[in-house]
Formats: sequence, C-alpha cells, structure tokens
Amino acid sequence: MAETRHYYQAEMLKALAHPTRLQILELLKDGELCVCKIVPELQMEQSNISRHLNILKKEGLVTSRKEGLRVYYRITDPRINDLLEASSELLKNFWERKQKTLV
Amino acid sequence: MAETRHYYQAEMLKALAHPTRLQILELLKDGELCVCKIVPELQMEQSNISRHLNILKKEGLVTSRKEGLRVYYRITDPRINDLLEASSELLKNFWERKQKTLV
DNA sequence: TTACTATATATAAAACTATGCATATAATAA
DNA sequence: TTATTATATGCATAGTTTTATATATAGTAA
Repeated sequence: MAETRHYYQAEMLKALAHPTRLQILELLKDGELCVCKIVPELQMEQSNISRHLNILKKEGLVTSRKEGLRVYYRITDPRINDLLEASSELLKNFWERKQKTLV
Repeated sequence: MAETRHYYQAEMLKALAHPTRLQILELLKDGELCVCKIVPELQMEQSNISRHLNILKKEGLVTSRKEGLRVYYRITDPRINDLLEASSELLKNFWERKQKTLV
C-alpha cells in the first residue's frame, strides 16, 4: 500500500475504529489502568484484549509501563479523548437527524 | 454484533478510516463536487469510488444530490472537517515523537 | 426509437482483521 | 529449584473489506 499521509491517517483511525478498542480508551480516559483491571470490564478473552491493546500501542495511541507482573496502559495524548468525544457528538447529531427523517 | 453505542461509533470511524475516503473528504472540504470531478483526482476505478462514496453516505458523513446525469456529493457537517484536521494534527505529533525516539 | 454519458451495482477473488484456544514468556514467591 | 500469576504470542478459522471486471440503470440528446 502506498505510504502516503492519508495511509497513515487511515491506519490511526482504523486503530480507533473498533468497539472493543473504543471501550478500552474510554476506560483509560481518566488515567492509567493495568490489564488486570481492563479485562474484567470487557466480555472477551484476555488474549484478545492484549491484542487490541497492542494495536492501540503500535499506532501511538497508548503507552504502557510494567510494574512487577502487571502492565499499566495509558492514553498518550489527551487530545485523543477530545477526538473521541467529538466523534461521539457527531454521531449523536446524525442519529437525531435520522429520527426526524423517519417520523 | 451487539449494537451498542461503541458499535455505531466504530462504524462511523471505520467509514473515515480508509485512505481513498480520506482523500475524497479532503476534496469535498470546500464544498460539493460531482463524481466526475472526484474520479480523475484519484487513481482508482470509477466503480470503486462510487462504492467508497456510498460507504461515506451510509454513515451520514456525506449527502448527495442529482442534477441531470451528474451526482454531487457534499460533507454533511463541517465538524467532520474539524475531526479530520484534529486527527491529522495528532498524527503529526506522533511522528515527531517517533523521530525523536529514533535519533 | 437509438445512442451516449454519468453513476451505481453484481459477482468473484484477494487481502485483511478478529477471534478462540493453546502455549510462551516474565516476574515473583515458596 | 518449582509453582503461580499476569500478560503476550502462535496458529487456525471465520468473518469482513477492498478490489477489478463486467453489467445495469438513469438521464439526455438526436
């Protein structure tokens, strides 16, 4: 795939564009959490969550630090939260518009 | 797939998360364009571009109007541009950080 | 009517992504 | 040393997305 600016931008957005990863980012909104706190919040195999965390990490959306057996993940930049908040707002508006059209 | 808020948010982000669709949205940034103006800008089959436009439309990111043989597409909400702008800014920062780490 | 143009859709193949299960690794404790 | 815990990875399968080619539809003009 041609490595243009749009390619990398799409890769980053793709990392955001998964329900499980959105849930993870929402859990991390107010600060770091260890994987052991994330797993029980999501109805999903631990191995899967580990993979999703890795996808977020590879795109630079989260970082991690190890402390003993535990690994703590955090969001790298608060503007990621803003971006998610903004997309959530947009979605809400699209829904309202759809409702109106259907009535 | 469970139809949660995160599911729909992910669907919207997925619609954004493709290099060709990002290019299309950038072309539409300053106002509507007919498909006949979009196609020659992108190195891709017309049928493909039509599909990408449909994906954006289904997610409510663009709307279209027909005028004779031509179909004009436009971005539905200027905040979509802001969102893309913000994600582009983030990406730039990730890159700068990566560069520093490598040096 | 036929011919032409712009856009959309059907189908199939290829490429990619997500998942579960099993297993590996790393850190700690006994 | 062995056992235990937390997290990551290998592999196979299932599911999804993208693509090219061909074809269909809708609007216009002659």
